[in-house]
Amino acid sequence: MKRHLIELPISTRDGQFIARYSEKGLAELDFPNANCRRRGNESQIAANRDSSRRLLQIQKWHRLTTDALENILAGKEPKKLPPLDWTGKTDFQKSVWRQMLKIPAGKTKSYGEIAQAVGKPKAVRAVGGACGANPVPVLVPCHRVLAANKKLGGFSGGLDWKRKLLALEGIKLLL
DNA sequence: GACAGATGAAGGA
DNA sequence: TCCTTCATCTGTC
Repeated sequence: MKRHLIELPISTRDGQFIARYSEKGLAELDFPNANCRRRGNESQIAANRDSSRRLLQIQKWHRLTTDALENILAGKEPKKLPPLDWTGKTDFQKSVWRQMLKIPAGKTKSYGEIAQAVGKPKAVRAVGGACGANPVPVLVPCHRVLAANKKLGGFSGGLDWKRKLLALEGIKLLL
């Protein structure tokens, strides 16, 4: 069953992000120039087909998303996040993302530390997989998760973005 | 059930 | 140090 997602752009000085909302909250966030990595036929700008009540709700979430994104891109902690829709994701992935949400701006954790925090200290590779499956990068700060010894590791939006986001928060990397 | 993966640790040069 | 190898765990097909 395909979810009906409302797609809205967020213009920032770093480019135009694309946010997609379900009836439960923010479901996906794409980086600028992400080349529509998710097919696109399941999400569409179809605001006129939705009830005005739902539209108002989504506009409210969109303001929260925009504020949070702008704060993060300014190297600050977002004041408030919109509700996140993790429907269809596994418990393990949701646990990992919840742990990432606890990492404050300017701080980092390693994949191993996240694995420990979710009670599976040996599942470090699985944590990497969950990071890659994160549909809401930046807001769920997977860029604050580094490999051991402060090495960069990887990033679904591209390592340039990861470096940039970490630099904004004043985090120094090895290499 | 096999395979891949955004890791981490250990061992050798 | 740097490189290689392997153990480990989870998600996906």
